[in-house]
Order: sequence, then C-alpha cells, then structure tokens
Amino acid sequence: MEAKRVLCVAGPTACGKTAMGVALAKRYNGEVVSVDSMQIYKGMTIGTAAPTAEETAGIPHHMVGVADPAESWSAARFVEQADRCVEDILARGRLPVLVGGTGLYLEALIAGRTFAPGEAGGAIRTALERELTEKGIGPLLEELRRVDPASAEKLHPADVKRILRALEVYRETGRTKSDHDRVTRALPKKYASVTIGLNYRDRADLRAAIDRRVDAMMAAGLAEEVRSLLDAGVPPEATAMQAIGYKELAGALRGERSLEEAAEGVKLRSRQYAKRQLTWLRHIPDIHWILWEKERDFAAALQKATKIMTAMGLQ
RNA sequence: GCCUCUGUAGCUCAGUUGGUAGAGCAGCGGACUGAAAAUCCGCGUGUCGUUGGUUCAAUUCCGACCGGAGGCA
Repeated sequence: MEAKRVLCVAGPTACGKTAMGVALAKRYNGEVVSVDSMQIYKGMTIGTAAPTAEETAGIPHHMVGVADPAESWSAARFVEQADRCVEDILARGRLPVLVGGTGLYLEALIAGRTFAPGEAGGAIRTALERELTEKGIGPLLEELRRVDPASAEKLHPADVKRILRALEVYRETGRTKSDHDRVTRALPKKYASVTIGLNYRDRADLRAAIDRRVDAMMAAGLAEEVRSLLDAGVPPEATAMQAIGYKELAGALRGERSLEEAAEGVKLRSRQYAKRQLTWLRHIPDIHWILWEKERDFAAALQKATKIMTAMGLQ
C-alpha cells in the first residue's frame, strides 16, 4: 500500500509560509492545514497573522479559528482534530499542505503520535500543582526518581513543568512517561512528508521582517483585537492570551506600559521565538530550505519549491 | 574659563587596597511527546576613553588630552 503523502511548509515567523502554502496548494491540488498553536483560536487574526480571505485565495484552510480562546487546547487535542482534516483531504484525493511554525504539533501530526493521558485542569494535574506550592519541587522530584528514574535522569531539576507532567503520566496510567515515549518514538511515521523550510539567509533580515510585521499589526489594530478578546471575557491567564502580541498588549491596556513599549516587547519576544523555532526545525531530517535574500523573490522561491517537489516524486 | 563627577561587554552598571575583569538584560547555541507563540538548560562576546609617567607588573596610582553630565562664573 502506498504511503499517504503530505507536504509541509515550515519556518520561523514572518517568513512567508502562508503565501507559499497557498501557492503550492494551488499548484498541487491541495488544501491547507494550519499547524499553529495560536491560529486555532477564534478572534485572533491580526496578532497571529492568520490568513485573510484575500490571502487564502479560495484555497480551503483548516484549523484556523476553530477554538474558543477562553478554552485551553493542547498538542494532543490539536493533533487529533488536525489529523481528521488531513485524512479527509486525502480521502477526497487532494494533497494536505501543512503550513505552520509549531514544531511539536507538526512533528506529532506527521508521526501520528498519541500523547499519554492527562490534561490541564484535570484532577491529577491539579493535585500535583497543589503539592508543588505546598512542598516545593524537591519531594516531587524524589517521587519521580523512584517511579520513573529514566525521566528524572533526563530532566533538569528546574524543569518543573516536565517533572509534573512525567509524574502525571505515571499517576494517571501506572506506566512511566519514559516508557510511553520510547514506544511511541519507535512507531513508524503515519505520513510520508516532504518539508520545505522558509528562512532568511541573514538573521538580521529576519529581524527586519519581524519588525515590519509587528508595525503592521499595530497599524491594523492589534490593540483593539486584544481589547475585544478581554471584553468578551477571555481570562488573561488563558493559553490564548499567552500568545506573543496578546500578553504584551494586554499589559499596555492595563496601563502597565505604553503601546510603543508593548510593540517593542512584541518585536523582542517574536525574534526570540523565531530563534527557538529554528532550533526546532534544524533537527528535522531532510528539510529542504529555501532562503530569502534581503529582498524576497517569491517567483524564484516557488520555482525552487516546485523542483523539490518533482525530485521527491510529486507532480 | 574654573571646579566636581563620570568614561569598563551591544545596553545598564559592579569591581580590581596594582597581578589584564563580572552581573542583569540583549545576543548566540541547545532541549522539547496533553500549556509549545509555553517551558527549561548552556555560553561572556572586552584595546577597562586616548596618551605619557611611576612600577617587575597599570583597567586600578599620578599627569595631560578627548568625550559626557552637573555646578560656579
């Protein structure tokens, strides 16, 4: 049986993934599945640079604006729903084009990974969080050393979030997280993927592109977008409000800083984010990079992408 | 013009009673399996303003000069 094929367009923020995804979907009879942890939330179009009607140019887009921002999603929930989209696109004989910058989501989706049980707000995680405030990380780390020494060994003692998660998996299932990870890692990938990575050759040009984009977001009314989310009752501590651009603007709306300072903060956090995205993408095997010079030459990039597709047996 | 303070990493600043220096932020690198635009870890990148003098040795002490801030005129 022939492997199910998907095309991925990855890269750090502000590198033109949306436009490239649409162009390739047009050319290869595809539909776009956004792989972005924040574009899933409704009403966050400006700050997440979610594709506009004009940008999608008639190409169906999935997993954009599908979640209530007051409700916190997770990687597992994303993969579950996104995978249904991918299967559906394939069933209709079209090519899924996975476009996005959230490395974990992309990897998990392609791998067909299942996450171990447990969730934010769940009884066990809540209990663990209470134990953390009451007793500190020491006893919890001790417990992890006892029940799952492999995880304890691997995690840095300061990595509280992952220590709690490893304990959660054990308490929830009676199996260790390291065991779960070992098994899922050994599973064959669910989809055969071709990945195109977009980036600037020079880091300074990436930074300039990020700065321009943030200025454009501010001009487009990012502050009003954030205000209306807060007015609609989205709690400031919701996952959606942790998105870059939203937490900074929320602070400005509370009067903690000026809009100009907030915009500077958004630029700073965005380039730090872009750096982390690159760290993630560098470890993907067989990613085909297309690098922009200072000025983007979209036609040339599309031509390169087409060549890559042909070489990979897609036409 | 005179006086005082000041000049150390990309930025803000410590410090060396004389043995060529270190924090925070920025930056760079890494990790990442139900918060991932989150979270965590590692790395100091330097003509110590310039130039003379004293000294075995000066970023440190002394002089001059240059730049900055303030004060007196």
